[in-house]
Amino acid sequence: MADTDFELETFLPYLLNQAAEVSSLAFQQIYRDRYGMLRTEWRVVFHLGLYGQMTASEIGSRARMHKTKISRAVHRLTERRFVRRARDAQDRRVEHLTLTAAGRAAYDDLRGVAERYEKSLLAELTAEEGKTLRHALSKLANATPRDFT
Amino acid sequence: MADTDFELETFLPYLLNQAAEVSSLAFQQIYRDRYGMLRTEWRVVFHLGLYGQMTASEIGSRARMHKTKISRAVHRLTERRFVRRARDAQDRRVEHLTLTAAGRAAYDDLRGVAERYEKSLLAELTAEEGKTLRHALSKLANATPRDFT
DNA sequence: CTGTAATAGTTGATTTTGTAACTAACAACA
DNA sequence: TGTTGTTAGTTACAAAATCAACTATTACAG
Repeated sequence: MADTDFELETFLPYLLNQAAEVSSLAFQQIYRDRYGMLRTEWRVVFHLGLYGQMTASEIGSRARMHKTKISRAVHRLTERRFVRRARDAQDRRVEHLTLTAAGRAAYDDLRGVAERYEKSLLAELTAEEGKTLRHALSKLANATPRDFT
Repeated sequence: MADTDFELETFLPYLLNQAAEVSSLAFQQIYRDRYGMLRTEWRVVFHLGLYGQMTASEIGSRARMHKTKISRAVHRLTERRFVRRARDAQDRRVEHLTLTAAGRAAYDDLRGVAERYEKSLLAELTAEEGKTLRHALSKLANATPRDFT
């Protein structure tokens, strides 16, 4: 019954999802256990940690996250005092988000974890593979979806 | 404020998730629109199409999907007459799952789409990159998570 | 046999996500 | 001005995923 020349295990979207899931798991465990964060929340924190003050929409367009996800993440993060919001004086629709001291501490911690974790992932691959992998992934992630039907 | 030597865009788990998400989207659209399937359901159909008769647990361990997900997917798939279930005669706990004619027709159709879609994804990359990408992804997907703390 | 553990699969409660509709503030142009 | 359109962000409701508890059946040890 097995078909020829097509294997689920090598089907790229499937494989990508499997690899993404596996490689997120161990790290997810850590920001969940240590700071009770969800993936969306962690992403917001990382954006603020890396790029400093940002608005929700800026994070959204950079991370390709829907604004409702961000809205909820920011809500929970301010509740837990990881993030501070400040209305813009000129344009009172926009809010500037920054990390609190606690937020920065969490970010610093998690960023260290992330670096070590990434090293351990890359240890599964040769240097060449790691480099090509990154390059190919970023091509795929930024590709304009074209018609294939 | 920008930190050195660490960029979110190159952080492997992040990049993997971005690429996986982007590369699932266009395909997802199709099995949704044509057959009203969810990702879990599509995966069950593909397993049955590729490997023939399987039980829910077999699918679960192969696809690394939780049994409740599969249970619900199978429920909906039988409801819609894509999948047929048959109790095992020896061990009446297990159910053998197979595609119905409609299920097979959907599978055949979607498999063709999947092949064309994959080609269009790989067209973004060089042949060498595609090969290395697959290899690296499958290493990562099957890696035993080791301690990195 | 009988009691205990293990396995296949289901169900229910809770959490999280997704979609759409909404409010508030600003912009721009008649 | 005022009317229309746009942008930032929130909220409400529906869809889906997760986790734990459950039933039914088989295995197996005493």
